[in-house]
Amino acid sequence: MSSIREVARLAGVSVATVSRTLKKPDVVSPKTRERVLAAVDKADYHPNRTAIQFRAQKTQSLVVLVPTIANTFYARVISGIQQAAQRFGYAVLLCHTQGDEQVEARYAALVSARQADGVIQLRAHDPFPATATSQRWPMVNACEVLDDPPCPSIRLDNRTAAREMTEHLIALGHRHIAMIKGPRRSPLTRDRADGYRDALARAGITHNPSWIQPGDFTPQSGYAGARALIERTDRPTALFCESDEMAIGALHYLKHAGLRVPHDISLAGFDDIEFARYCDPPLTTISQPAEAFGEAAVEMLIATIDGQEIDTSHRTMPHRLLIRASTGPVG
Amino acid sequence: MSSIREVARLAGVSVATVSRTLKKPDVVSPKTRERVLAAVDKADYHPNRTAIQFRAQKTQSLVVLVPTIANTFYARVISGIQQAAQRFGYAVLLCHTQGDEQVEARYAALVSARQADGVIQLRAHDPFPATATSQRWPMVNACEVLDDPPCPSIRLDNRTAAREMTEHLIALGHRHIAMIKGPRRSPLTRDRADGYRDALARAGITHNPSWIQPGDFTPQSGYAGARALIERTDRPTALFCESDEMAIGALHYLKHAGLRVPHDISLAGFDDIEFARYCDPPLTTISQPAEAFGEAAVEMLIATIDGQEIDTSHRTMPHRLLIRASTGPVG
DNA sequence: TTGTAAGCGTTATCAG
DNA sequence: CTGATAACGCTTACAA
Repeated sequence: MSSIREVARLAGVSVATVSRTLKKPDVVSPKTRERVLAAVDKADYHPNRTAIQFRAQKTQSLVVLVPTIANTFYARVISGIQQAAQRFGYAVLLCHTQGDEQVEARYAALVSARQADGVIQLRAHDPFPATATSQRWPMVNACEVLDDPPCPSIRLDNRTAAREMTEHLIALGHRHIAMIKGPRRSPLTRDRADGYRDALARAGITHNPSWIQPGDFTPQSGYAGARALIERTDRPTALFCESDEMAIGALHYLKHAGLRVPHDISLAGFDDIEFARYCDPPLTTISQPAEAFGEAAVEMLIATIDGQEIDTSHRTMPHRLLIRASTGPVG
Repeated sequence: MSSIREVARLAGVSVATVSRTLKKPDVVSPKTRERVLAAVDKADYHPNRTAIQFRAQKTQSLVVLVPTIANTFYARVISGIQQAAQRFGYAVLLCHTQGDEQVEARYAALVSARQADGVIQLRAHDPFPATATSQRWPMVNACEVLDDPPCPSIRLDNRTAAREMTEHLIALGHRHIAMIKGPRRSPLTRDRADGYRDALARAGITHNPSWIQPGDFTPQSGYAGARALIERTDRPTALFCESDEMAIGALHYLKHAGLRVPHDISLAGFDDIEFARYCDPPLTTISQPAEAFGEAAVEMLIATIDGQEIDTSHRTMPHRLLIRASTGPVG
């Protein structure tokens, strides 16, 4: 708990000298340096970071707004954020918002209150109030991205990815392809649904809107969506879920209903979470570079904070169609 | 970016009055209050939290040391921490340490540097240097707990839980029960192995040490452990994994090897992660109140920070044996 | 009810 | 090379 004063007193120098010894050791004489360092040790001195931040008007910390940490995809993104932040000497304030706009606003306010230097928002919503007076704070939007974000963004080409997956199913002979979507208002979900429709249109397949089930990315909603689709008389031969978690829930229902995957019905997911390959059968899915999302977000945010120019202020990360055993030829 | 001074200037009052208006509005006259509030609005004033923290010598934030966020069990614990912290008005600094002691020490130092008021350590290791001079900082140890922690702790009765699971298998007629353990040096892993041996001993079953496989809680290690056990000539009839993630990996191998669960071999996990019930067959496991772990940790830490007395400085959370379909009578 | 001013710990500036 | 001092933004005695 000793402050720089205590060290100065012990070393018989001024506080300025102590500060200098610690920041630019080469500017003080070796003799002084030695005495100061000894005093630092003796006093068990740890510079007060709050004071340093206050003085520097800079906190070296970032706020991360994450809708659910319990989703393993976000867990990977956060892991990437952590790693990169660490590399740049930034701390990460993790804020679990459950997608609640009030909560997001409250946490984003940590930046306006200068407890953090910037925000990474992982959802398609601007957490700052839209008043004309308020200035823009450093922010990056990643993963679920606004259509026209007021800041740099990092996204996937969701439309193309979903189209590729649907084309994969069509190539297997499927004509009756259902989809379990994410939340209605999400641009990401809309893009994936668009890609699905693109593929159908290109193949000349009439799109049946009642084969799109809403979901919320949880296994439970996948289970419920699959049930709703299977209980119909015009049952699809393939099911494309907008997340692996939903696909896992759907798979559970399909087995429950006595259907064999992929023999009776093909199943596809999105994200390539770790458990996707441990499913029975292993899940065909779209892999996303989750950790890279986090790293890119940190890099772009810090560049913004430092006021540097960013050449590509909107980045698109690569995806990959991963064909495993849950999709097969139409039976 | 305007400070309290700017507001004071706009309102034509002193900075003290502005401060008072915001902290204890009832102590200023209605007229002044009105003027100040208008000025706050006009200036788009946000109190500088760094300055407040500096002045108060209190940051209202907590450091959380988590070995891997990618494990869904920890994700739930963190979620509980978040919720509780929010309730108490604390921010959470999430630190992903990968179990690296250097990294842990560096993050724990945020407390000695007074950037945070306390630490929650989710691993069995003291992140503070053991020098005699250094004082103790507020800390709580949860989940994976030291045998003799220098701070309040929250744990599971791992030994009893593992004994109960093993007894469940014995009650099903199993005599050849193997185990896939966690990392060698972890007290938690040792306790679970002890509980397993306790049950065997009580049932008069000779314990075969070569039926204990080491693992590291990942699905990969579960897969490898299961393979090592199944490739033996004296194959076990039941397999108890110290985590669901390992059980999921093991299940994958068992199916790969053509074994039916539980007909040919019973399989049990630990933790009850969300995917446990979506396995095929759904996993028999031990459920832990993960979110409650996090909440309790925050409560105890804040009590420590506030210097309150804590009646039970070591808490044991309840577990529950969850019998699902992956365990069955010996075939 | 309001204003003045000290002080939290650190660093940068300016003299010496 | 070193020391004195102001300043960062805020709160709180204390005085008026």
